[in-house]
Amino acid sequence: MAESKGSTHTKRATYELRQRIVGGALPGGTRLYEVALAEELDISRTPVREAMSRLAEEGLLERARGGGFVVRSFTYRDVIDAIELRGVLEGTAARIAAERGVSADEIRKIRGIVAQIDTCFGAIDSPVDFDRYSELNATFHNLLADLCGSPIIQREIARVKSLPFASPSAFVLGHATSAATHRTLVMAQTQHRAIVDAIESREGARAEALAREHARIARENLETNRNGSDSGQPLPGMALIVD
Amino acid sequence: MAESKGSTHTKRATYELRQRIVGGALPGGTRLYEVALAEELDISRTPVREAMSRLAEEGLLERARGGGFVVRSFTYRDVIDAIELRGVLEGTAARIAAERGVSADEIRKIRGIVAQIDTCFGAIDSPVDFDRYSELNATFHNLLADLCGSPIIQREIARVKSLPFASPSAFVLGHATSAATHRTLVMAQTQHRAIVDAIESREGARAEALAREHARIARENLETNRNGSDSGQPLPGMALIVD
DNA sequence: ATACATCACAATGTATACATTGAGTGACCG
DNA sequence: CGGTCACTCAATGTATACATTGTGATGTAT
Repeated sequence: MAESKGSTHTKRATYELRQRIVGGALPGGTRLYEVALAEELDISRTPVREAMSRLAEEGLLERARGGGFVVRSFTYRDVIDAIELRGVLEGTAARIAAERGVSADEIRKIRGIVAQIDTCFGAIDSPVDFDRYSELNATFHNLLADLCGSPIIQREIARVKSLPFASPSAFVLGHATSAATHRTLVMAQTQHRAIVDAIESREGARAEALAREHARIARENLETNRNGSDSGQPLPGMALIVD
Repeated sequence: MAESKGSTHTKRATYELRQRIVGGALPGGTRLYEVALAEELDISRTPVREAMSRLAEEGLLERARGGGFVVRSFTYRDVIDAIELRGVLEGTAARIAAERGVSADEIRKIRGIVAQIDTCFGAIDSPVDFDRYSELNATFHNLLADLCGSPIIQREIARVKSLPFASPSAFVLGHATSAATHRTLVMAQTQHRAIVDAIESREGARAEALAREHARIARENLETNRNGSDSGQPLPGMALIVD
């Protein structure tokens, strides 16, 4: 079932397993058995092993002692820490970008994205284009990571963002009441602009503090979503949390 | 040749490949071919693939487009950034430890390590026990990461430290003149004590700043080692740098 | 009842044959 | 001369048989 996408068996298996893990079909702590999965996906053990290997690199699986893989499980505290970590790393990227300086072209480019985000709000009381916001927001965060010009830093940021619940756009989906969400998005956009300003004027400490604080929006949204059940959709990747 | 250690073929191959990479026998950018390596190590392709997969997780290899693996290469700038990153992450661990608080037992334990490091210096003008210092220093940094109590943060710190040149004890080896080294180690030890003090008195910002600055010792040592050739041994992992 | 030895099976580890792909090479044609 | 087609080969992708190992069940002796 669910032949999903991918040209090689390995890619298909990787995709399929990832879907099952973040979707909650394979809860945290579940041990994955090569033979069972191979039969279920109707392929041999070889591509299954390869897929599990890649997912371990991604951070979704852990190698078990004595061989084999286990679905990694996250506590609520882990999610908080992952968001904090993203803030720290994006803050570092912003600080380094400010300290080392970035080209006018790069500033222009990221300002262009910020301007595009503005258009997602539309007129007062008109509905927000969430999908477009989410996509542009992801682009902003990617460009922010690029600004520091350090592959090492970029790589670690990408790593943290690969955890679905720590992604910068995760919070956009689990929106609660329309009014509260609108306020949040406006605040986020203000921070976007301030971060770029700080980088452009070489204010490293300010850029770092702003980017760090910006990540806390995701944390607040997570806490709101967890307490009151006044939310619309569940946040992405919540199935990974065992707590 | 060189059967090295490990119970399974995969472990042996992983160990052997790692040695060749950090030792410079396989320079950055080198493409690894399964068949060639399998013949050379006198095993089949399967454990070779498995070993390469693990080394990719470790960050020593990159998956190439269209399959296969390439030895990851680092520029001098990358090394600087990796050290900076370690400082940022250890700083975060120290700050979180201070903010959330740690048990008296944990403080006692890490203070014990600091006290042991003192004994490596001996009397004035007596030689420093570098091996012991290096080992205890590594223990201190491990305990520091543990203090924050966050598996997510610990994991990322471990990840950065796995790059040989970014390890907290890397600088101890490439020591230059005895007098300069002695000064450096005394300063480092002062910082060790200050970091623990700050964590104990819940001074998060101070703990973070100290840990961040502490990592810069590695950077200074790297720059000294790079410029003047007055150094004794080469720094570990320098073979990875292509520049 | 507990401790320990033994066995059996299930899971991963390994080797290898075969399939597939993709990059390079050469011939052919416009 | 330039382009494109087909061919070739080498490399990875895949399947599968077999080896090995670690764990739990089963038994017995104390």
